[in-house]
Amino acid sequence: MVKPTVHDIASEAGVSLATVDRVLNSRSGVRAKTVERVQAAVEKLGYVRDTYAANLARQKQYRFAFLLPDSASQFVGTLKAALLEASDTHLMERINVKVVPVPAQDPHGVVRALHGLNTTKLDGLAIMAPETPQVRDALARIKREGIAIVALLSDLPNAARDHFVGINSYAAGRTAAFLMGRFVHKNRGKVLTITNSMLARDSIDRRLGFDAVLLQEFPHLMTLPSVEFRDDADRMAMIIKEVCATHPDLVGIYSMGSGNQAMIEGFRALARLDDLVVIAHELTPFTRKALLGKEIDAVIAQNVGHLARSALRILRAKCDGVAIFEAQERIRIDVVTRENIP
Amino acid sequence: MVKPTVHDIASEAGVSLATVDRVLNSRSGVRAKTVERVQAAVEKLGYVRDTYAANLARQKQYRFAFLLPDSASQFVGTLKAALLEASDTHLMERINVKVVPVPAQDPHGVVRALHGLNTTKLDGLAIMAPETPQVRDALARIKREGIAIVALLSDLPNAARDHFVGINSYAAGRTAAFLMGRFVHKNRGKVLTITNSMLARDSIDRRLGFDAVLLQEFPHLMTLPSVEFRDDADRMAMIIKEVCATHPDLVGIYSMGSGNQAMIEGFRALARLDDLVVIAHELTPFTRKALLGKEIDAVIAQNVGHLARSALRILRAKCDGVAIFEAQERIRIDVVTRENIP
DNA sequence: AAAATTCTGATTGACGTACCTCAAAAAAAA
DNA sequence: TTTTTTTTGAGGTACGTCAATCAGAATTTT
Repeated sequence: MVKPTVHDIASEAGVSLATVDRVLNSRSGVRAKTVERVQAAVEKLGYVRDTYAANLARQKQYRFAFLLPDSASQFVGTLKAALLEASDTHLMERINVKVVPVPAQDPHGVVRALHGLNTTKLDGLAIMAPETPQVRDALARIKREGIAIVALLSDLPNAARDHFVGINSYAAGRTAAFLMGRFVHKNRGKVLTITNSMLARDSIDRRLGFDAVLLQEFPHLMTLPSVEFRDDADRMAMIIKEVCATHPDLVGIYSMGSGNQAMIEGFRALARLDDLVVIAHELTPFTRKALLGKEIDAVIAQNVGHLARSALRILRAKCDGVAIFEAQERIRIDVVTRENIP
Repeated sequence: MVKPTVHDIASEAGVSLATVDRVLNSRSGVRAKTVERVQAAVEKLGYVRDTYAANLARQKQYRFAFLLPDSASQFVGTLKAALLEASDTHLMERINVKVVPVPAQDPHGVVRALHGLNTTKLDGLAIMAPETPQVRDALARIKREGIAIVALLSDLPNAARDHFVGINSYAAGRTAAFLMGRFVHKNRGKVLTITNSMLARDSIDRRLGFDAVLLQEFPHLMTLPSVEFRDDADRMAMIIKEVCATHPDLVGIYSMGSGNQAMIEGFRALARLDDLVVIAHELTPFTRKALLGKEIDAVIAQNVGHLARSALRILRAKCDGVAIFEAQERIRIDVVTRENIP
């Protein structure tokens, strides 16, 4: 019951090692009939190529680029750290990761960065950016040059990505709404949703999921129109002041994206945090502290370490043309309260 | 900037390859001074051994045994499935896993199973069992024979385990209490905690954590004495009937171990589920269905796939004498609601 | 200084795969 | 049939490491 090797395939198929090698690496110069014989032997013996031995022989280095927004957001920082930590580990041998920062909130910057990639020196690309037609085109070109592509965090459903690594934003929004509904004890009231920009696909999906559950399960809670923060703390403070004034019956806040710090500071200034249920996204040093300080009640998170490792594993699998172990790559929607902070 | 190999170490240290090998694999026959020279070279060049090449050369097979309770519990079943799936994957190459079932709730059975292990044909052991002096002794013996040991799910803090794989039970109990407190909307009431047996270390810890938070943060909720289920559905039904009769102000149930099915069925029979907050442990086909059916409000879970892979990785690392990538092995306390079921 | 002991070097052969060459065999075309 | 072309076989080297041997060098002991 020991693992079959190329030698076993060769004798099973009644051909030489060289022929097996030619078939396995789809090199030319083998008759169709012989190819079939070899493939039958592979099938029969259940041969799987030892990728590590193969990489050893091939001296392969995986060269991956990660396009991440160059924002001050703590989340991107923790993601970057997780990425470097993962690629340092022995688990990730032969993997070279280059982080390419792109200006946040600038679709042109993303396209420029994509065009700036030297595709001859690249095997895989992970990208975290909103989908625009230009991005789509640039990715299609890169894909054509044989580079594996995964979308990180925010999916690019219409682009030529091979895989999406991140949580289902709609379900994340639904989870936030469920917690909001269960955490608010008042009989009725208004809920404010805050995001950085409603252009991002994940913000839209979160909002949709949030509204769906609130409407259906907790009709006593009413959502106000989404407020866009746009990386501007002053704007946030102003909006918060305004909302608190117009809606004294505000009972909850759902912060869908970054900007948690500005949001918390805004409400703290008005001393409104004690009677508000606050649900935010992503575990960062700031949200962690706010959870412990009881300023945030729950955080919807995704494990950045898992995210980074998953992206690397998937890119590697795509490069090798190997199947992905789906169960390991499904990123869970974490509910973090102050009692189960990792 | 290419990865240094043993050859580089050899020339850097001015010794031969054989000597480098002797040092790296801590074989004897090298002068202390030479060892130092080699280690300095390793340090200087930042050499890390290519474990895959090493395993290739060594033709090592890791033989691991998993001692799991032979209970009808769905949880153990899903764990077993996750284990087999993980050891099938290419990620877990050269790993042989044998599952050894032990009679549940029978400390002697565990000891017998431990003595029945052929330690000459074993490299690592994962064990899920309560800690008794006999178990402790048996593990100490196995440890002395050079076998790596990890405790699964329920820690064996005083035994000779190398590592514990599972969640912090105290924190899990605290998390359950937090959710209970936030989910119950009544002004006051009683909370019932149910477990299989208060002998198990994790049940005790969960209860402690649960009580601590409830007492401190939600003093309007009162916990009743823990009820022990003891794998007996009839007993459970009877107890439930009794509790409901004596405590009409029951508002919540915390099910700390297995037996969720008997518990739910007991309350369902009395039509009490609608106005009770139910928090249970472990995601199984049953709890998943009960979540979706709104009979359970939240499940405190740990990802069994992660658990299995983590145990395998840790055993392998211990066999290799290699450091563990802690961040990857920390099992998170998952809060599962009906909106974020994985 | 000689003998005994401890270290070290040089070398070899795995492990499973990739990739290359050269010659021989088989098939196809003339 | 002969020639040309296409397939195949046999063999080698390499990747980075382990494991082993044996001879010779360095060190310590007598």
